[in-house]
Amino acid sequence: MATDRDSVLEAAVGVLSRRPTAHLDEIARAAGISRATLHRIFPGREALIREVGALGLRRFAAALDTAGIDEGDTEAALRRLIDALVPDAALCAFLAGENQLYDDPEINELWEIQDARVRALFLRGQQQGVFRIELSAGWLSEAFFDLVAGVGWAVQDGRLAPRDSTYSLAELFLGGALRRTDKS
Amino acid sequence: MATDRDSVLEAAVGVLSRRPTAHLDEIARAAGISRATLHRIFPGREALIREVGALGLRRFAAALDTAGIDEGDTEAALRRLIDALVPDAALCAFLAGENQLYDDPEINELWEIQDARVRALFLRGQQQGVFRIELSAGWLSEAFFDLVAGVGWAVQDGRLAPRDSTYSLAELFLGGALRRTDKS
DNA sequence: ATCTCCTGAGACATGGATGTCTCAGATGCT
DNA sequence: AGCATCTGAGACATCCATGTCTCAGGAGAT
Repeated sequence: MATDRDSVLEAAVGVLSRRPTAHLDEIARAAGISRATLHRIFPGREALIREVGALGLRRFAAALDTAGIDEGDTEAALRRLIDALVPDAALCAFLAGENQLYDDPEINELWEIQDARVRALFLRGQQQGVFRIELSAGWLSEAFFDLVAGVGWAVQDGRLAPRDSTYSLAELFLGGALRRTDKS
Repeated sequence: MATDRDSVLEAAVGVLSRRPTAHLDEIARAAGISRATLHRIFPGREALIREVGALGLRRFAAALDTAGIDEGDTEAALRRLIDALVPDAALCAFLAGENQLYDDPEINELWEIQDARVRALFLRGQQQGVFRIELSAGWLSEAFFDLVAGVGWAVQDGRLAPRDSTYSLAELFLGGALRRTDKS
């Protein structure tokens, strides 16, 4: 059952995004299963971590797909991306914190692909005159992801209301990334 | 010699901010000392981590002091804070990533104090009409710290030029945090 | 009801990082 | 030179998470 695996992975994210060194015991309990069953599903800790990372990247890629970031106005595209990404902010927080993941060449390559897509979005926006050109597309991409991860942490710790998260993220980031049009 | 301890801590930050689970061996080598000497300076891993955290918070507090965040125009104050904080961005990145630190009540209290100071700065700025009031001071503080940490990571990994870091951070964050004055 | 499959609980074994110790060599001071 | 101090290298002991195994009990199917 793929659902089973994924539900365990979801629970693992909830624990690992806060405490990356959490014991398998803790993760198993959070998933509502025993350590033995956890071992039956995933060969070991390393495999579990990698699977969580892979899930995060799949969701990230899916968000880029559903947002249709290559189409139309780039500001609207970024807003769609935020909408699609915020529900998985915790997963992004995990990806941001677990630098060790990127030792795996497969994971690393997947990440590079997605990151390049985001950079391309910002570059396109800069060419459209929508995003500021004084800030490099690489930095915009980096900062955007940092803020998404920040939303994930803040929501998990109860410092930010989930309902506010999309708005807060969009307003703050777009305010800094959009060119001043002086039209309002 | 306090310098000695601090130089070891600096080296530890360089390693730990990237890989929080780095072995003591690795940290000792990065500091140019042996594992034995590392143990002579710090009783154990836990103590080392806590000292690094304490150093980070001291630097953070010092940056708030030298920036004089309670005086004058809040935008200028925030710019001064960025200037003072960016050199220690790696330390902030460590503080952001090592959630486990906040299990220590002493560390946690120190953090709360500094965070409250930053929140107060944003609140004052909102009352002055400088910062946007649609975004809560708590979120502004959170996002600000996330971006500082992001700068730390990006610079360490060579994705952002140190010379650009202050400008990139200030422009992006202030763009999103400042009220639109429509005067330029 | 019987059989099968799966799970949870617990008991180990294992491995690796950590913590402690010793000792030889280097440095620095008198 | 002689002495004290500090350091690095290595050899252990220890601890703890991980990994593996067994076994009893429950769920579901026939």
